Amino acid sequence: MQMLKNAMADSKNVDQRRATGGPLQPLLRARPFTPGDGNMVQLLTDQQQAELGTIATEVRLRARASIYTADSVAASIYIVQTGLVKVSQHLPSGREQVLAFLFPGDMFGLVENGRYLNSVATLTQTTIYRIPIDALTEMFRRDGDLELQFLYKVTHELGEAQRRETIVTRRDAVGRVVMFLQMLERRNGNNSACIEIPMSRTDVARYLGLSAEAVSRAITQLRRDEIVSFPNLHVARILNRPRFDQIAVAM
Amino acid sequence: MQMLKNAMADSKNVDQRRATGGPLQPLLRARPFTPGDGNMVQLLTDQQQAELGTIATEVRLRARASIYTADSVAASIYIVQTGLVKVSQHLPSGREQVLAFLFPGDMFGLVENGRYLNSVATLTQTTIYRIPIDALTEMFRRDGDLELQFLYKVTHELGEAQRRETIVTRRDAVGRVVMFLQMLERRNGNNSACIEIPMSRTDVARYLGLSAEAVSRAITQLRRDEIVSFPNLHVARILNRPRFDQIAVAM
DNA sequence: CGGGACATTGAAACGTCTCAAACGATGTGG
DNA sequence: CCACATCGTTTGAGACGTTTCAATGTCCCG
Repeated sequence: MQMLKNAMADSKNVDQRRATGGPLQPLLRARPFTPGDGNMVQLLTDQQQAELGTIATEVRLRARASIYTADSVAASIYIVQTGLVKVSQHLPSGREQVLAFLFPGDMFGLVENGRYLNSVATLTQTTIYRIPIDALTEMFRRDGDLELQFLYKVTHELGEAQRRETIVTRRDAVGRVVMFLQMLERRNGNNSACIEIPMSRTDVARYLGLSAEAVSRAITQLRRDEIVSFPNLHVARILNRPRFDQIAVAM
Repeated sequence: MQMLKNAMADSKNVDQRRATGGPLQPLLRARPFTPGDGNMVQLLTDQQQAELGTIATEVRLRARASIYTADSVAASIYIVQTGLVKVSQHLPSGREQVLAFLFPGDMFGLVENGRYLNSVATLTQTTIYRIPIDALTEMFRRDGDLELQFLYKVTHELGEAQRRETIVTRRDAVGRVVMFLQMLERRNGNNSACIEIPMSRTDVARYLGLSAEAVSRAITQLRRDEIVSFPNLHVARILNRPRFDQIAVAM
């Protein structure tokens, strides 16, 4: 109990908090190793969600609130219910490196030696489930199937991390931005050629390992070449799909 | 059985293969979430190693042999017993991106939708354990504790992937090489100031996201500044530890 | 001992980073 | 409700560092 308070020490940003009691509403998007039915994500069974509900706490946070910082004592892992959060690392120089943007159904709380490896903060108003690690570990002991779902999830995260590495390894800013847009498109709805960009340009830059100026110039170039239009700061529309895909693949 | 043959289709490089029957010799280096006793890695219990031994196959491979390639049908995961292997991704341009170097005790075989996400090949003569995924999954169902060890392992891999991302995000070649040497030092023995570099310069470059020339120039500079000496291609000796650490941290 | 792959070194070109300034959006207090 | 301060975005010009291309030197294996 004390550790829980410790973990949330740096967030006076909590608007509300209550035990769920009931089953977890949507999620934990996990993908089994075996093919299964195409790209469908396998959700937890109702029973498993009910199980998790008994130990999970629902937390509502406002935008730009810190959930935890690196090196703080870890007592819980988290699942995003609604909203958008970013996982980042603060380098000695003061630079911030964004490692991931997390959407509903995504999990976070990477721990090593009892401490969090990176910092997590909300970008929009967000609701998360907090699950104590010790209670979860205990639950794993009883329900190997639930544990397997988490293993799938972490494995998928590892694949995502590698995908980001591939993006960041590119040297040209335009290529990185295109691959980033492609990633957002896959993540969100793939309906129409409209892509929502819920985060700021600065955060995109910190994710792509570029300066904010480089991201801005890349976007300008995509607009000039009439490959992508940007109706406003948070929407992209692909005008020339062939050339768009061609840039993404050319690496 | 057929899938197994499939998974090894591209390696006519197998020198030998036999069912272990007995317990797995060393390993699977896993680290629990909770602190435990310092940095000690928690190994599998004798019983768990014996369990794995019943489904694992020992495979001996010569240097520069392909274990599997990306997109091939996945039936097994692997654990390195002895030797050194690299995990990589072949980009459309023909470039190779090295995602990880794996040492004894490390696990590989990242799968999505029933297919491997990347390619794995040996660098030196290597012995690996091959473990069929379906048999392993079945074993997880019976032994939640074993499954937990794997969850720890994958989680740790995720942390490693993030660490690499941090390295690659640096723009200066010298900084990347220094952080790479630091990583090798932590991995292998930390005795004396001697660091073994078991892989080629080319592979180091592909891991760091640099050209081979840039790596060479960075090493030359470290040598000129008398921060690190390189007695031969595969050994580094740190001469000026303060400046070495200073470069590593300065980001 | 020879051949081939790997590693080093040099010079020019390319692209991002940095610094600087103007513009636009946002949210708070008067 | 508006004004204003602040932050984020865009655009420009120069400097820096890696990439590329080319040639030489070195190591390792057959």
